[in-house]
Amino acid sequence: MGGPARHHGNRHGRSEAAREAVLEAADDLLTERGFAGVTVEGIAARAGVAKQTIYRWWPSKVDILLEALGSDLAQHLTPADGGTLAEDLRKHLRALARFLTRSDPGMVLRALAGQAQHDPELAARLRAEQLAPQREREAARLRRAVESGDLPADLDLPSAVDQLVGPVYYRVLVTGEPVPPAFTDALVDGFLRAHGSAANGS
Amino acid sequence: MGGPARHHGNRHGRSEAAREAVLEAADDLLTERGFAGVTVEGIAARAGVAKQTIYRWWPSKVDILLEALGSDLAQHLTPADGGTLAEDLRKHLRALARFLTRSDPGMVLRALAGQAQHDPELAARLRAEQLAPQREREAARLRRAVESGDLPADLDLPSAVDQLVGPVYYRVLVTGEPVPPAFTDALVDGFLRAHGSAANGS
Amino acid sequence: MGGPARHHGNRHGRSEAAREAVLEAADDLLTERGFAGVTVEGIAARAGVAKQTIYRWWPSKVDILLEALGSDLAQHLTPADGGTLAEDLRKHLRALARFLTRSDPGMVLRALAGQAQHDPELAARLRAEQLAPQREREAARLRRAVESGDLPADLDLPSAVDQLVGPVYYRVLVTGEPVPPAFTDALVDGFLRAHGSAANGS
Amino acid sequence: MGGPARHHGNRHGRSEAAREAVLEAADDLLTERGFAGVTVEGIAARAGVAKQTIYRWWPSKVDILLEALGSDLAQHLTPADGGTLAEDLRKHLRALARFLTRSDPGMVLRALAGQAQHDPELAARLRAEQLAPQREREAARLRRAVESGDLPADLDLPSAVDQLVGPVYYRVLVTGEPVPPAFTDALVDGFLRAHGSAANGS
DNA sequence: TGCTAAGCGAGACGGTACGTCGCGTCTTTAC
DNA sequence: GTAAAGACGCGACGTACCGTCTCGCTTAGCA
Repeated sequence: MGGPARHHGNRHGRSEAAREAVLEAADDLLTERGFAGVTVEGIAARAGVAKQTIYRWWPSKVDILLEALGSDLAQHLTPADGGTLAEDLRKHLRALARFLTRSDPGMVLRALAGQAQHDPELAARLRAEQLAPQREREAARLRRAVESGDLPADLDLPSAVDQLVGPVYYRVLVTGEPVPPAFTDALVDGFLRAHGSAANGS
Repeated sequence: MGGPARHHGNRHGRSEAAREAVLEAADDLLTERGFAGVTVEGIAARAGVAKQTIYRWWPSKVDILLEALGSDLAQHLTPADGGTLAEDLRKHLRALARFLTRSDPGMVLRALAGQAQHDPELAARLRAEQLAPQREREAARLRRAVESGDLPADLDLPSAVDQLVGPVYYRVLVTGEPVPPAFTDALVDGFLRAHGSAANGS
Repeated sequence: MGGPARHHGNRHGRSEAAREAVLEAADDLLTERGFAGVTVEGIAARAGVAKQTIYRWWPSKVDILLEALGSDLAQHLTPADGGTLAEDLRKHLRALARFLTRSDPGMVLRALAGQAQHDPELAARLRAEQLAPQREREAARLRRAVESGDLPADLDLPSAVDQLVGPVYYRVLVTGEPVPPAFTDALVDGFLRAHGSAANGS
Repeated sequence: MGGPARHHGNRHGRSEAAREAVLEAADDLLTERGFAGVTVEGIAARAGVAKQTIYRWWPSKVDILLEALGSDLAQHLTPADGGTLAEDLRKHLRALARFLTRSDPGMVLRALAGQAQHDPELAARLRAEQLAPQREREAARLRRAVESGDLPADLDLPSAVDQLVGPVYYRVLVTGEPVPPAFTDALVDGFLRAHGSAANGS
């Protein structure tokens, strides 16, 4: 009563309740049992949903995780634009490190990035839907710095983004070492020393 | 035919022929069908080996791939020490990019790095056996530069390595973009500009 | 076009068009793909009818087939009463054999008889609606023969019917052998020799 | 311990324990829940056997039931040859009626005969493996009667068998009526009156 | 010069999850 | 108030691999 009303599937299309239960179940299973513990049968059982309902809407379990990721990156990882360039970049890399190493959606992203090494199609979707927009958000902050003269006009934005975030992803995905603020701050400092104006606050 | 001759079991220990056939079959399956196509049954069938023989010597299929990787990293990715720091670093990053994106062992490494996101135990082994030694090889070249005065004495070597190779791994594992020499060269230039001596040849 | 006109639901009661389409679709599917090919979904799709419409009017797919059978038995298998007893019985058993082995409704009856072995409720309905009336039609002809003195007064009619038609059903349902006129004629001859008057035409 | 020794599958071939457990489980499920309750999953669960083990050795569940039937017909339904023809036939038809209506293997046979109406391949196998040999056993008794002069030399044996057993199967499979000794005895009497010698003892 | 014991190819076993099919129920919109 | 449409929870299907096991063969080293 009131609202879109609960239903069990009809000609309007899919059940929103089922959709949300699936996404949440997938997320829960990933955090509780890891990627290998995410099975379509397990999701169906935990979500109280029929397997066929899952297959009707998602081609595979990674598509579920992709959808579960949703707009988490945009929400958590849009660089601030309120302070000096150095301040904003330090804040962003700290947030990125925290997101990747500690948050639930960060765990989803890591699992998908891992699976993408085995699955080129997933890799393409992951990049198109999540990573490219995220890189554009990061590039945008640098672009403004270029416009304001804080960074040189001939800066190659994509490469600049890679120099900043690359080492963070590398530590998280490859070496597994912690990514403390000191590390990310030093990254920003080095970046600004290499390209930046002298005036790098701090 | 010369050599230890093929045999079907004896009391002298394991069959070297079987071991090699397994490693090669695993490698072949990975390049031909991708990680999902690497199954113990498939390896056994292609190698002409019994499943039990595989389980006798390797706990899982990723252990096979780890062993197949062998010393490929040390062979292909030991930084040169024959030129200027800039020259050696540029050469190394180019080699790293080529190894990761084009070589067969690079494909194995990427698959293992992907699987490591789902399997902490594999992650630990991969780091201990392959990645840590590799990072040490890279740190060694920088250490010599510190000793020769080309880099500042207070340089944090692990962080420095991350700044150099991190963006390369990031492109390969995450964004999937190509890693041309221009990119790696610019990486070296930025690194030297941030930390380096004035003498960064070229 | 003339007639009650096709409609998609109204308040005038059920759609005769839908009913007929369902019966015909079920019959077609049975003859084309066999009993396993008769599914509610398949009937609905072929009849251009919603599944719910089927479930509204028939409890299960066997009820559809039962209704499809309709009065086919009465039409095809009412024993004649125009000749001598021997003539009428021979004609009837020949017609029975032909109906069971060659006709479409005969195929439906065989499928239902088969399914009835797994489904006591169907068995009961099949007997009540189709088989008992059919046996009564056959008994009726014998009863007249008793009344006319062609058969002994103490004849047990049900058993007599079984002796005549039992071997025919047995061949059709169990042994699968052909049921030629010679077989049914011999059946009648034996029956009349066992119970009958001497005067058995031929 | 002595005997063929328990094993879990090896190069000798299949596990006899698994085979027997499957046959028994199928039989139990049929008697307890009916044919629809006989599922491969259910058999596997009850037998403590993997589904794949079932599919490895039996193409379908009806093959399991066919094998479960085994030599039950030969054991229970071989006509006696110790008395007069009339005595032996009466005894046999009574046994047949009891077997079909009351015994477990009789239930299996009825289920298979029912399913055979939907499955021509099963029908062929059922006839070849069970029904034809059974008919031959019955024909054999009649053949001896012919040889001893109790039945006419020109008797068509298959037809004679059909006249005797056909009505019994018909009652069991089609009308569902009981098949009391009075019915089968009358059947024998009629048969002997139609074809037989005067000497129909009892 | 056999005996013996380890490694081997072979493959059946109990399991888990896969992706598909059909069931019978439901909810909605159109007529 | 019936009809078409179709999503839903459910159960079973038949398949692919998993990791374990038992077996008989092969082959060296020891008695």
